[in-house]
Amino acid sequence: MIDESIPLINHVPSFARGFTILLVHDVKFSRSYLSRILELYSFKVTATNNASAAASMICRQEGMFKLIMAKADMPDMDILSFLGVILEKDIPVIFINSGVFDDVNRKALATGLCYFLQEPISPNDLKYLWQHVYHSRAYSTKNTQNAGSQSMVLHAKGLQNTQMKQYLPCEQLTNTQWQVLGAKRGRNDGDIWSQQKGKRTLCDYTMPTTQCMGRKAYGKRNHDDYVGKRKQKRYVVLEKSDSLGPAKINFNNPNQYFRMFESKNRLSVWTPELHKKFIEAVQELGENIARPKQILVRMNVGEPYLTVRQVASHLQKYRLRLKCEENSRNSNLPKVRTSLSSRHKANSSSSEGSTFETKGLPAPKVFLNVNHNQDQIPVNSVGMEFTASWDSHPMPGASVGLNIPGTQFYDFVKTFLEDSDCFNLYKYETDPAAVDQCTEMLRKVLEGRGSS
DNA sequence: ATGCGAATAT
DNA sequence: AATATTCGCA
Repeated sequence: MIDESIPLINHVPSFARGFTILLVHDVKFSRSYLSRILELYSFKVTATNNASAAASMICRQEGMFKLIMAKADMPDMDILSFLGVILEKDIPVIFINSGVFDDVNRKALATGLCYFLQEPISPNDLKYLWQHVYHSRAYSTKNTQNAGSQSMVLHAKGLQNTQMKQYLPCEQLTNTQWQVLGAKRGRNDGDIWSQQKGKRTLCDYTMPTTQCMGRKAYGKRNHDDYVGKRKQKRYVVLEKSDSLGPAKINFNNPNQYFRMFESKNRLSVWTPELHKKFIEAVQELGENIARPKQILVRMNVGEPYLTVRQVASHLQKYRLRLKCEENSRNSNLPKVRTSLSSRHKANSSSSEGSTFETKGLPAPKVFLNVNHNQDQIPVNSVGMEFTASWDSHPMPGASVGLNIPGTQFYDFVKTFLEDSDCFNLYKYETDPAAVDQCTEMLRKVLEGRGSS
């Protein structure tokens, strides 16, 4: 498929060659990598890492792009808003999904107006991409007042009103509104592709009878666990390394590309820095009375990056570790002595009443590498490991066989990486700043015209 | 990471 | 009293 003797371009009928494609992806490598493949198919690629910028380009430059490929999970705008904008222009869209296929994606797909492609993407996956330029929609027969018919389409497919209001004609959006659109996003549910892992296809998936909905009928309590609105998918920055996040990834090894997708749960949140802050916060507050919410506040890390829930979970493991250590020190006393279940007692008096004989309490199945192996696994004083997931081993499932040296796909990636020109050259890379400038100008113009 | 029940807060 | 949040456990 990547055989030089059969150039990729040969898969594209002559009339479809040279089509323009807008590529929106926040990971530099993917942007570069996909651009390269698309170019080999003869397409002209404009790439950007900024969904809002992309949206404004789409609005401004009618007919500029024949096709849009956009990462589904962009940090600065949610997929439904993005889709709404594109629908205005009747351009075929293919979303690139790199994580779990979640509910929001499902909704987007259910509109029947876009397709999905699962990363990692092989050159072969794009062989028939050109067919999408045939795409044309019922309401694209111009005369229909498209705002109306479009709403009907979306509505019929079950999009909610709260989302509907985001589907403004883009001309009406001010810059600030663009920002607002960034609000995201629902939950992750099962991966519909999990059963046939490794098969990445243009998805012809039909709406499932959502089991996920069945669950939450119970109490009406606005429980922390299912306030979808507030839950935000963590966005892991791969490209820049700041005080928190992981160091930047060097793509000097093709495996890196596959590793980006190997685990559903992306990179580990608990970097050493974060864990350190966590520990400090806990100790300031008092080992036994520290509560997740307060810890999070003390840590001084913005919500989007770390949720109370995550802190709570971390705290739980942390305490479990402590318990284990203590148990192993005085190995004949299996008595448990952590923060007791009743929080209000914690500061007032010691919990007398019943000193629980652990009714079966955790025979610590957690490995306790206090004395040995300490040099193999990074541990802190409490023994919590914070190995980042990309350091870990071969990938299970996800795209079996693709990451094997000797495979065409693998070789392609390898070649691609070795060719620094490929990787560093973005012939049509959009400068987000420039686009933002345009957007700003546009906004001023619109404001001037609209208000008076 | 989350579903769930219990303790707390408003 | 009723509902919303926060927590801890599994």
